[in-house]
Amino acid sequence: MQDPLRVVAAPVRRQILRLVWDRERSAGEIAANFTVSWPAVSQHLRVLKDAGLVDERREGRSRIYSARKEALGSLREVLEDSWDTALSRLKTVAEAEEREANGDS
Amino acid sequence: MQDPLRVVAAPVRRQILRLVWDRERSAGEIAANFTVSWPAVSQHLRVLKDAGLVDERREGRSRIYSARKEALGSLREVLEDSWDTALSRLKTVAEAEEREANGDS
DNA sequence: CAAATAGTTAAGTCGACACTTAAATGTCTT
DNA sequence: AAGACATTTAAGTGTCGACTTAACTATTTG
Repeated sequence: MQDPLRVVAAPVRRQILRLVWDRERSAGEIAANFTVSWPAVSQHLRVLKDAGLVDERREGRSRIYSARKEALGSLREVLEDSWDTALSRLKTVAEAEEREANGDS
Repeated sequence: MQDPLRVVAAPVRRQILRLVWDRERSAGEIAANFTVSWPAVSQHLRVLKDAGLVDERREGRSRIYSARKEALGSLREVLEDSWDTALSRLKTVAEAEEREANGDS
């Protein structure tokens, strides 16, 4: 499991990323959000870490995870690079800027 | 198989989408690009069609496929909506622009 | 050091999915 | 209508990944 797109394809892992997006959380805190067992969550965390999508930090007997936002950002690029030509990518960025400039939600 | 992110996670399917991105192509024309068998490609095409990522059109005895770019565009949103808040999305875009302005590779 | 806490690693099971070959479907040509 | 052509559907197999329970490691506390 290396391909970031495949890593992120698993719903449980997407949910984990959502959980650690805003603030870092311990493994236990993360696992508490799932019905699957702790080891299952631990395994997903490892996959995410190996893919460089989360950071792990040890604090006492806890391990604290946080999202590597840059990596997730580059994932967006992977998607776009797959299909989007340079031209249409530019177009997309321009549209995004326009929307934001207009204060569109 | 319904989740668009999972559909797109398969490398063969990503390659198919690349092939039909610029111009529509027949199933045979698509299959010619792969070492896997025709039926395998046909099955991938069905998954892509069911997920709404490609359009199918029949012309004589051929079936012609094309990318549904809007659907792929919304896929990008799926990614962003999963994690990015409106605020951090702005931030990420700003950083990307900055990098580009600096000519960083 | 012993016990408790936090989490991971190990070992094994099960189902999904990508693939294969073979048979079927639909369309065009003669 | 018969045959060729383009592609799909059917049926079956092997592999991989997500899950489970059990055992292990590391850190803190009494």
